[in-house]
Amino acid sequence: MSNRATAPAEFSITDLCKESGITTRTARHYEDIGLLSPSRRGQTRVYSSADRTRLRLILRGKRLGLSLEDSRQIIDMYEPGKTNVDQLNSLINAIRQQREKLNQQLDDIGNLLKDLNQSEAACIDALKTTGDS
Amino acid sequence: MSNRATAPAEFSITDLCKESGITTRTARHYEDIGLLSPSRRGQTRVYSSADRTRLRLILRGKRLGLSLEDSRQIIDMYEPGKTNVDQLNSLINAIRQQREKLNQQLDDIGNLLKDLNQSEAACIDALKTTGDS
DNA sequence: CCTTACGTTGACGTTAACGTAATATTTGCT
DNA sequence: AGCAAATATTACGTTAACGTCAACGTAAGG
Repeated sequence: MSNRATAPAEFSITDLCKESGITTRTARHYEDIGLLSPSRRGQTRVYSSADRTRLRLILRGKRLGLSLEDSRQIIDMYEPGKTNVDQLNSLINAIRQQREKLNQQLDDIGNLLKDLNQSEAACIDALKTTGDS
Repeated sequence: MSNRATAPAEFSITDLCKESGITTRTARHYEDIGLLSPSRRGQTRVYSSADRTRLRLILRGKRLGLSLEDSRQIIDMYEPGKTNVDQLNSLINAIRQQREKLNQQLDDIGNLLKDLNQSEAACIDALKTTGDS
């Protein structure tokens, strides 16, 4: 037995989309704007596991309310490649800004969770009160 | 001394917008879609501190990537008022769904922060290496 | 009285992120 | 070979969330 249930190294567009919960239109759209660039076998798109990873990062970004452009920037941060000192510095800056935004989000989520807890408690209370009478 | 530096009970549209970092167009838009409903002095809008609070909730929602409709629903959760048992139950359900989404977001943020830390470290490293040579 | 600042209501424009056909190929069974 | 299913391209449509005028009212100050 070589490898059993290993994630395949290649994906058709429908497979990738099904497992990611997006439509093929969306995958093609991401390609149109340069967020994904699968290779081709003839005309047909062939997605690598790297493409799959990129897509996952994009979707994570969406869950956090980022625009596709924002996600692109963040993903680009992962492979600097640019040896330019200025670029590195501005990249560090961008990273720190993102971190601040995320901390703000953490704060917001904490507060919203508190609010939801209260609302839920109020509901349950109301249910009890309505229950008797 | 009565009350010093107490938040005013009323706001003009520009004041509210300045302190909230939105445009008047946005405030009016929120009114158009029924998210805000300030009282009027003649034609002129007069915002109460309750209106201000609602706006703050909306903006918090935006930071979390919620649509205005999502925010409306969440805000509506805060004042059930509806004594209907079914409504209360579906409300509790909605609350729990929201909580799940938020937990997913917490997870996402944690991962993204980790990624950013790594990227930053890599940048700083690259800067050092570039520094000598 | 004139200007300036702030307020109002339309109403059309714009951007992002896809949806939704329509039509043409290609590919995998049988 | 033949046919259904998958893929491709092209292109117009849609929704949310405002932006951007235009045109006008009103109140304060010089």
